[in-house]
Amino acid sequence: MATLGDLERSVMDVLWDRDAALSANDLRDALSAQLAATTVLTVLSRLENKGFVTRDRDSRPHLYRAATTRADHMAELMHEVLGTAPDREAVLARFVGQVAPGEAAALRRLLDGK
Amino acid sequence: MATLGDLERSVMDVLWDRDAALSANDLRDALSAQLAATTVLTVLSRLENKGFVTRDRDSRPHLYRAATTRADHMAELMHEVLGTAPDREAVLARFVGQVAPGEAAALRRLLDGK
DNA sequence: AACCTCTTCTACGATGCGTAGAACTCTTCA
DNA sequence: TGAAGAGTTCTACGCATCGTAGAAGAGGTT
Repeated sequence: MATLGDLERSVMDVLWDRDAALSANDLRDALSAQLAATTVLTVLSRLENKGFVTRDRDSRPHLYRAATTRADHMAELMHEVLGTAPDREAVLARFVGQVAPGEAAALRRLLDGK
Repeated sequence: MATLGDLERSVMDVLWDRDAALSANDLRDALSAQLAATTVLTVLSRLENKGFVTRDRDSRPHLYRAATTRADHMAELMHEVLGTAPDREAVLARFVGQVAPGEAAALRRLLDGK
């Protein structure tokens, strides 16, 4: 999967947090950094090319929305890491070994509900 | 954590697979690509700076070894992804939802042994 | 028709990485 | 003990990515 730069990630964070279709200007206002409007648009175009956002071109201004939820994206990232390992179970073992107790319980619950 | 480029990853894969201290020349021979010896050394220096390999400067030639196991590294990467999520449990839920049945069983086993 | 807003095109500088030559160091053998 | 060879460090170039944004184009509103 493509990676995200700092600004790209900030934009995605806004889209994920709002979970709504936003215009480039909405996004610029939501970002703490002072950015030119075109900067936001460039980043949004790149994010669209990377498949992270979808754009409604019929609306004026165009409306942008996250293509996936943050949780989906991050879970996918985790699977991507896991997928590159030749010894997946060893990785899972380390992973489980490092989770906090509360999260281990959550994992058990999630596995049971599966 | 720092990221790895393609060649950097190839070098780490050799070090992880062999799990031994190798010289730059050993590594060059192990890599399928035809590389100048200095290329390998440059990459090894960068990997050392990033903390991925340790170097024994007393040996001649210097001997390089992976600083962590691949499983540790990848588990750490997964935790890093998880750590950036504000809704960790949601990410875990998606993650679990996408694991293959066999791996789900492995996860259960690992959690029980914890 | 003119203006304003929004979008697209283009570009520049910084950084990271693959790549490797040039120069330096250290050991070894004549 | 000095020359040769192997190994290492220093430096650098080209390319891709990303933050950044100006210039130019498109389309609606008055």
